[in-house]
Amino acid sequence: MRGENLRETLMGGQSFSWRDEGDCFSAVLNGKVYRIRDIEDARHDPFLYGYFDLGYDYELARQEIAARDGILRRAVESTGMIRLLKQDHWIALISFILSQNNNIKRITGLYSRLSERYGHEVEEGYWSFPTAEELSSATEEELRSLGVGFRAPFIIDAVAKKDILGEVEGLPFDEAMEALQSIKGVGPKVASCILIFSYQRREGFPMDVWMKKVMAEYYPGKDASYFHPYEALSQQYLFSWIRSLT
DNA sequence: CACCAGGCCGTGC
DNA sequence: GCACGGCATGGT
Repeated sequence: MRGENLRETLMGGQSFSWRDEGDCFSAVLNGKVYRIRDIEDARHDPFLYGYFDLGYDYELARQEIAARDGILRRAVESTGMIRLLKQDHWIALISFILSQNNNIKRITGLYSRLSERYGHEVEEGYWSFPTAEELSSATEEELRSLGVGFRAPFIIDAVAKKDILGEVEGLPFDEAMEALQSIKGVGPKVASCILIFSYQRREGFPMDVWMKKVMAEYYPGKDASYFHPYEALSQQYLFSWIRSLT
């Protein structure tokens, strides 16, 4: 079994906030720049402790997922230990709106451009992601000029409906999914990513183009409930694994 | 030139 | 309810 895979957790499609600096990963979060080389760097910082969900036993979850079947065992052993991040709701909402019909590299680029255009510089060369208030000054034309394309009106609608994010907190999973999907550009896949990667709803099971291939080939006739109670984490391992094959 | 990327919307049936 | 085309952009 391989150990902690910080790269996969930070750069594998959960978050688009992190940069690979070579000797560390960096991100502007919580109004400041964080730089970490190792998961142990996060353990003594209260914000990062929550962000990396360090109170949850990911090693146990990993072992139980691996024990479910041979495919999951292969997936788990191929990628090392992955965590589910607890990100800011607003950042997750816009990030996964940007993600639709897009690839991770380009999503990261759009995230950076939005930050430089509408966020603020907290350290030379490091911009915060814009708040809903900061993004409210954006026009559809401006957003398109940054390259977001057809997602521009979705971002505008998200700004207008940002209060939904607070209401989602107390809702059961299905109702939370529905509430999020009342925002334009948010469908089942985007909504489940937001719930997993910022609300710690581990029953989410995002079905993107990669996971549809995995399910059709290795789990025909099955659905998310097969992976209970590790739907989200199993999905993350399978997603990482299938992408690493091609 | 085609086809794809952590999909969703609008339309038609 | 489900199937299908369209959609901005950049990479292969």
